[in-house]
Amino acid sequence: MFNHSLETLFMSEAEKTKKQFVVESAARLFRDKGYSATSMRDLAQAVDLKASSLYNYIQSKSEILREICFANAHRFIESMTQVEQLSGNAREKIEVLLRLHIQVATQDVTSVMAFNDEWRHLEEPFLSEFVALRRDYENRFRAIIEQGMRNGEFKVMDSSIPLFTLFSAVRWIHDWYKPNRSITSAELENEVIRLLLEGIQEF
Amino acid sequence: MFNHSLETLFMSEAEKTKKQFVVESAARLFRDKGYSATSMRDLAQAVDLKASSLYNYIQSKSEILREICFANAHRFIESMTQVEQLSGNAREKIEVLLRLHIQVATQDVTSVMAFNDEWRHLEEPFLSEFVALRRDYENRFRAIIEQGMRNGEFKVMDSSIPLFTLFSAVRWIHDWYKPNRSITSAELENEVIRLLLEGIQEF
DNA sequence: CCTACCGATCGGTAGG
DNA sequence: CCTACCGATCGGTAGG
Repeated sequence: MFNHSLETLFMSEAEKTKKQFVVESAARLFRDKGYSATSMRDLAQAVDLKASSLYNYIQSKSEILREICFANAHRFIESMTQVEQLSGNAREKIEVLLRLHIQVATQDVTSVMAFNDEWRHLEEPFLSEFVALRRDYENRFRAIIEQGMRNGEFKVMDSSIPLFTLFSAVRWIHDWYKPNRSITSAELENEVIRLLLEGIQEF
Repeated sequence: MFNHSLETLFMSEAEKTKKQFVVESAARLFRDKGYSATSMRDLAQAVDLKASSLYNYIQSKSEILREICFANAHRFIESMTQVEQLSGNAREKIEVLLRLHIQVATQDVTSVMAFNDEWRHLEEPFLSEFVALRRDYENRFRAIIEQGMRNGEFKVMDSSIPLFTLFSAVRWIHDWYKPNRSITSAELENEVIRLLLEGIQEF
């Protein structure tokens, strides 16, 4: 299991804050250029340090990616656990999960990057561990979809299709959304949900 | 404007075939590991050559990416030109375009990779040129959506939402689809189209 | 937190 | 199509 690296336990509050700053700056670079194309010199420049000084806060480039990926995997899985306990029907559960995906995309650069794009650069054994967490999340999402199909709430089809279509359908938001857009994040959320649940067609 | 590099004009048919093999192998590696994480030594190994020998077929790593990206941009734009000349309504045009996106995702590794993920590693001035082509395609797709909204065919909303949601919604297919899956590519196409046009909800 | 520096690997070339 | 090799850059360390 993943847990916070040992040395984090021995860091002062100020050092933890600085570490967070380094990790978040890295996330932004990984999103913009990709993990492999981001050098430690790029990151150092972004946080106004020399490359060697980064290693006072982090152990390695791969550790940064690892922390981002697993923090987000755990966040999504915790949300899933809460959603599973809701009393609502499948449609309501899917709506809550989609709203979570959209909110996180508009608010946190690390989330979509970690969950969609850069996790493949994790090294073993972390890659396998991450893939297992991701698969767990997918399977639980799929179970809700299949429940909705049996209920007659959802159209019946191969469950992989709505599963991956819904996941992917919100992927553009984290690239596109900026807080100064004419649309608020709440409006965006409502319209994307409506589009996915009811389709683009007007009846 | 992009055109085939000069030396391609002086290559024999066999050399062109080999070049195509190199480029397609590169596309597969770029899709699997990303452009930056793919070394010319990786590519050489994939085509059973030494790294230096690759340069008999291609000029540089960046040239490979450039050819893949622009070949696909032009293909999508040509299809758009054909679709615009159809007599159908907006819904039919969008359906044709979505079917194109899905078909290409199940049949050609280069397409989605180029159009979604790795084009950002293009160098100037090609990056700007590619972005302009992509924007042209988006704008023409958007025009069809807006026509459909005015017609009453589509739900009325900020046109960026259906535009990018539809683009993204088919992105998972090229990672997921393998010809030996239980679902045929035609079935997949029909179900994805139905989901996006009519929504996941059963009425 | 920096200067100085390491071995490894990168894309690519010379010459045959 | 290969061997041999180049300068640049990579992630990271030693020592202060």
